[in-house]
Amino acid sequence: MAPPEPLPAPLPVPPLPAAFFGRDTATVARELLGALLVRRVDGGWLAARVVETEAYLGAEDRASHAWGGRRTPRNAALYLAPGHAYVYFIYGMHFCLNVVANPDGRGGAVLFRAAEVLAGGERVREHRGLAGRPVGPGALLGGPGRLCQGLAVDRRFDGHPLADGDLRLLASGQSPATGVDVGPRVGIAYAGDAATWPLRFALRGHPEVSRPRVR
DNA sequence: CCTCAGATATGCT
DNA sequence: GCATATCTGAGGG
Repeated sequence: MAPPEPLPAPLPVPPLPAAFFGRDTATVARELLGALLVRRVDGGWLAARVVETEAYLGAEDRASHAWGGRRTPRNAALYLAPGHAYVYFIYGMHFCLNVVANPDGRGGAVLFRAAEVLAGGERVREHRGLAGRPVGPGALLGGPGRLCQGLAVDRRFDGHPLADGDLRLLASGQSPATGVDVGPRVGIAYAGDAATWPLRFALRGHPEVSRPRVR
């Protein structure tokens, strides 16, 4: 595989400060729209802009892996300090990436559901098994499993701080997102009342947003 | 747009 | 032991 086209070094924007993540989970999820996820592979950096997130509130949220205060080997990272990654394996074949975000250790986290590639596109297509093929809107990093596969995120990042290392979350360097679509979360129909909570956030009308469409 | 099979780590009984 | 999961790709209309 060819090395990705490198980003300039040092990275052009700063990491998000730890205090950013120590706030209300839904607020963090909304404000993460536009942030940059960067991944170092073979000495170069892949970069993608976050366009869709979901908030999982923790103990009081039946859809959260921390519902009822659950602590298991799988979800241990949810109780690390805000700003750490929580990565888990799901449906027998996909990974999902979250960042711990809450003010009080209740296990709240934000799921990254979709992103838009900014750098290293060909390498990302290789990770997705789509090298040299045309990729339609939303088919590259549109979906939590696709996002992890494209950025080569797996269990090794579970419990990893996103302020440094080979997977980082950086400030957008742009003004906060204005047009935001809000809707119920995906894939949690079992969660009773919580299934209707408006905790899914996406940049309005963005083509990379995952299915089903928000709104 | 919609439905369904696929593959397996995980957590609960 | 067994049901289920913060999903995806393919196939049908």
